[in-house]
Amino acid sequence: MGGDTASARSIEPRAWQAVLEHVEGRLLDGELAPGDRLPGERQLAADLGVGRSSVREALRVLEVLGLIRTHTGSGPTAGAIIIATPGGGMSALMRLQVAASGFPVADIVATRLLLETHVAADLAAAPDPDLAPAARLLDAMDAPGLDPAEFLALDATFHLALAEASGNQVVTATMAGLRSGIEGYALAGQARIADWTTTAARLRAEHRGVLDAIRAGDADAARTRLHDHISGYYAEISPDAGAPEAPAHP
Amino acid sequence: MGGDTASARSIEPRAWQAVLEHVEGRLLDGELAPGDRLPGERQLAADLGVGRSSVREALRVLEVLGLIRTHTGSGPTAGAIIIATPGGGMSALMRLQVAASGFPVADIVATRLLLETHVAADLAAAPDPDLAPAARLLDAMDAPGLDPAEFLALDATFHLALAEASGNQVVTATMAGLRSGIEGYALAGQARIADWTTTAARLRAEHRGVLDAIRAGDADAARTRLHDHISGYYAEISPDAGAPEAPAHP
DNA sequence: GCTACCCTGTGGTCAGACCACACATCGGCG
DNA sequence: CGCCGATGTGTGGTCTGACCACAGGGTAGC
Repeated sequence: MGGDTASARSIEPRAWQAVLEHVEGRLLDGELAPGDRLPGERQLAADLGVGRSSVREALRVLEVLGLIRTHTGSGPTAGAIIIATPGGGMSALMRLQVAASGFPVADIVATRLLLETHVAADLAAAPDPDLAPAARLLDAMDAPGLDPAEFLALDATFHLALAEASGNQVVTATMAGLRSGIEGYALAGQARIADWTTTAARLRAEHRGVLDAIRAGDADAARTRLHDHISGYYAEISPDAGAPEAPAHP
Repeated sequence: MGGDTASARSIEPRAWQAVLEHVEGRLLDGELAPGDRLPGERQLAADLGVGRSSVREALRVLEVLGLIRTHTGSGPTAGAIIIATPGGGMSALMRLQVAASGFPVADIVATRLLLETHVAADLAAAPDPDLAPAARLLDAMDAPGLDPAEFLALDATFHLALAEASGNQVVTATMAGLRSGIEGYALAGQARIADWTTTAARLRAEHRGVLDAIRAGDADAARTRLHDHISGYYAEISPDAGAPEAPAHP
C-alpha cells in the first residue's frame, strides 16, 4: 500500500502539479470551459493515478487563483465548477506579496497610477464609455454617515468601475489586485488623517472632477486629475511624507 | 489563539484558509520575513489545531503564489522557506486564466503595450538607467543558429529586462506574468510566419531602435518604437489580421 | 584524523475513514 | 391523488496514520 505506481512517479516528481497540468490541458484543448464541472475529486484521483490529497492540493490552487469554485452537497451547483474570476486570484497574490515584502507599497501605488491614468485617458478618448456604474458609486459616496472604511470601500469600487468601463479584463483584474494589496495600508493611513470630513469632501470633489473630464473627452485633464487625486491621497497617508508618485529611480 | 485578524469569525469553515491567514498574519506582524523558515508541516498542524492535509493545501497555495519554496531533506535549506518571487505566481495566474478564457489574449497584449511603453518612456527619462542586461540579451539574440523558440525566449527576457531596469517590482512581475500568459500564443503564431529569418532580423533591429531611443533620452521615440514593435509582431501573428493594439472599445 | 554508516527530521504521497451538506428518491399520510 | 417528511446517495472538507525519498549530522569504525 505504499501507493507507488512506480512507473509514473519517476518522471513526475510532484503529483499535484500533474493534476494542475491536466486541468490546464483540458482547458486549452477545449474539453473544459467556464461553467463546466470538473470530475469529482475521487474520480480525478483515480483517472490520474494519484491520491486524493494531491488532487485536493491542485484544486486548492485553482480555487485561490480564481479558476474554480467548489460547493458541497449534490445537484448541479455542487462540485468544482470552472469559473474565470481573475480578480480574486490577483487580490490574493498581491495581498500576500505585500505581506511578504515582495511588493513595496510604493511600487503598487506607482503601478496603480500608471494603469489608472491610462484608463482615464482611454475612457476620455472613447466615443461612448459606460460611466453609469461609476457615477452611481459617486452618488453612494455622498450618503451621510459613512464611516471611513465604508467610504474607502466605495472609493475602491469607483476606481474599479473605471477600469471595468475600459473593457480590459486584465487591467481590471490587476487594479483589483493592486487595491487589495494596499487595502490595509490605506485603511491604516486613514487613521492618520486629522480632519477626515474635509478629506472625504475633497476626495468626492476630485472624483467628480475626474468623471467630468472623462465625460468632456478631455484626456489630458482626466489623466492629470486622476494622477493628482491618487498621489495626493497617498502623500497625505504616507507617514514619512514620501513621494509615492516617483519611486522608480532612486 | 487570538490570531483572528478580522472582526467576527465565529466559525472557520475552511481549515486551510486559517493556515493561510495565520501565515499572512505572521508576515504582517514581522514574525516571519523572507529567508525565514516556516515551522514544519506537522508542527504547524498541531499549532493551529488542523490536520496536516489542510496545512499542505495552504502551503501549496503559498508555493504557487511564489511566497515559499520547499525542499526535502534536512539542514538549513530544507523545509518551507519564505521567499518573495512574485513573478512565478503571476505567471501561473495569467497562464491559467488565459487557458480558462478569463483573460482574452487581446487584453493581455493591450496591457503589455500599456505597461511597456510606459516603462520605455520612463527609462528614457531616467538619468542613468541600467541597460546592460538588456543590451547583453540583444547580443545573445544575434547568435546564429537560434531556433524560433530560443529566440522568442530571449526576446521575452529582453522585454523583462527593460521592466526590471525600471525598478518597479510590480510592473516587472506583471510583465513576467503577461508574457507567460501569451507564451503559447506567441509560439503558435510564430509557426505562421512565412519568412522567419526576415522577421527575426526585423525584430532585432526594432529592439536596437528601442534601446537607442532610451539611451538617447527620447521618451516619445522609445514609446512609439516599442508600441510599433509589439503591436506589429502581434498583428503579424494574429491569424485573422485583427488589430490587437486597439481592442478596448469595440 | 578521516571515512563510511546509520539516525533523524523534513517534505511528498497515499489510503481510509469520518463528517456536513444538499439534492434525489420514495415512503406514508391526509 | 397530492403533499410532506424520512431516507439514500454523492459531493467536498477534514483528520489520521502510514509509508517513501531525501539530505544533513552524528557516530562508530578504520
